[in-house]
Amino acid sequence: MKNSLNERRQERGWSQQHLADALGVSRQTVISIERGRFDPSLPLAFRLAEVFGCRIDELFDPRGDGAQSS
Amino acid sequence: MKNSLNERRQERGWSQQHLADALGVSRQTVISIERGRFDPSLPLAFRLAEVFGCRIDELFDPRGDGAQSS
DNA sequence: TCCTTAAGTAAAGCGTGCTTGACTTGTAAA
DNA sequence: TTTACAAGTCAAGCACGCTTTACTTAAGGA
Repeated sequence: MKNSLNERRQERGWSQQHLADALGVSRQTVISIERGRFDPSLPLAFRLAEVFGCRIDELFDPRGDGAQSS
Repeated sequence: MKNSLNERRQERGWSQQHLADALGVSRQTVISIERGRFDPSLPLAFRLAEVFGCRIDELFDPRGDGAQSS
């Protein structure tokens, strides 16, 4: 799923490690989500929204990768 | 994670099967999420919000089950 | 040059999200 | 009573979220 994680993280000048620590997950997890390898769990999505001070639907775009063929 | 699925589904007079079909998942999945056995994936959370015409954070409460000890 | 930090890849392993199928219980209609 | 539907439990199995470890590449400072 497409997201604005990388953008928002860099706006704040945070490293992936810093964000991972703030979220309580590994750096690998941050990388994988940023690069769209997989979607975060719902609890993690809530923590991301909290960390970035926005709503989940502002952070993630469900149509971003979801094969809308027409 | 605590949620208002059951409440909102019954307001609309939908069976679990009807909701499951609308979401494109099995009835088991609806039951398990309603009863808090596990959290939906992020894509499924977005579909739930769409089906119920609200936002994810209106449907789910991240503090609902999250062991805040103090 | 060497060292450090940030970002990335890859792979093995564990817990959980979701599926299918079978079974139970309560309610209501035939 | 029998049939049918809604809601629930349980269990086996597959796919994905997340962890850990190890390695690579590029940029900056000593």
